[in-house]
Amino acid sequence: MTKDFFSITELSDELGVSARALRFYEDKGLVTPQRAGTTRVYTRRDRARLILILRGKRLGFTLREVKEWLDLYDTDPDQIEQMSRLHNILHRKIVALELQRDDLEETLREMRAMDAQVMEHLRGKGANGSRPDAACAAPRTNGTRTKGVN
Amino acid sequence: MTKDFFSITELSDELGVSARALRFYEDKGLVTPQRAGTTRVYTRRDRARLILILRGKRLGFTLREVKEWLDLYDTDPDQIEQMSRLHNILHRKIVALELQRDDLEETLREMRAMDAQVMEHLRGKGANGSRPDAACAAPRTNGTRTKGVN
DNA sequence: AACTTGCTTGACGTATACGTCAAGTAAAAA
DNA sequence: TTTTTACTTGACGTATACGTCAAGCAAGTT
Repeated sequence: MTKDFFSITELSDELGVSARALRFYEDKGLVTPQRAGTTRVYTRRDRARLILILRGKRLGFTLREVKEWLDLYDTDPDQIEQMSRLHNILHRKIVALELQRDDLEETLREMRAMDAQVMEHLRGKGANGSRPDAACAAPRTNGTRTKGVN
Repeated sequence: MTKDFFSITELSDELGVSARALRFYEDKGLVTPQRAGTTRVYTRRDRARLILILRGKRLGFTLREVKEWLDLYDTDPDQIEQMSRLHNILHRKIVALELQRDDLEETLREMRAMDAQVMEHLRGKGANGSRPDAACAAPRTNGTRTKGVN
């Protein structure tokens, strides 16, 4: 039995963001939960949108940009005129995302190469060479991180 | 004959950012060009760092984060103690980047699937089906875009 | 000498994305 | 009924990443 509706705290807990953030997203028109009286009631569809929003944020997009392509999902499939434009937009977004992916993989290559150099130095001069997670404190002071690698 | 030195405007023109941005990066300690009197003189190394900075930004990292891993490049290779920590840090960054890449490719898959659906609708109902770049105005009002797909 | 060009350093303004109170309401628990 | 719990809407504060003047200097041009 999967739930149909969610409170703001249920979702903020599950998604790892503050309730304030969810209200902010609503303010900006990225989600529009219904109300039971004054209290927000999120559907599974709202939840799905929020997951997309957070992924967009992790990829470095602004909320405005995320909203733009969330709106694409809601385009009426019977408006042929709009669908042609939608295809253009999608095509351009895809190209841009592919460029970003290439950026990312180039960076990954460089990091790995650098790591290899480091390992070589360690092997040459002595001391421990493997177990990258050992003896690593990992402070985690900031509880509300979205992005960032330390 | 490749140039050895660059003025701030040469670099800002080449890299597509404002001179103000380059001064800002210096303020934040991401680059430290030398001076001829008061005037900034950028070396090829400074230029290389700036390229890394801009790539980091495109990937959605903050300047602080970019600075952190730029500083890694400057770690003294003879400090074995530091090198072991460096290996840890690199390892974690690599893992995080791989996660981000997975996010990105998931998004790409969804966009392509959506585009396929759109194409199907277009084929079913009539009108033109290919040539995604045709009849597309592409305003380009904002000259200083870094990120964003329209 | 006067002027333009290119650069400099502040100082202030702005958009984004929330965090952090403050004050109030509505429903459930004691 | 009183209290607690969960939620609500402002209002204000904050960090990031610059843009935008303003005012000034230094060197080359007319």
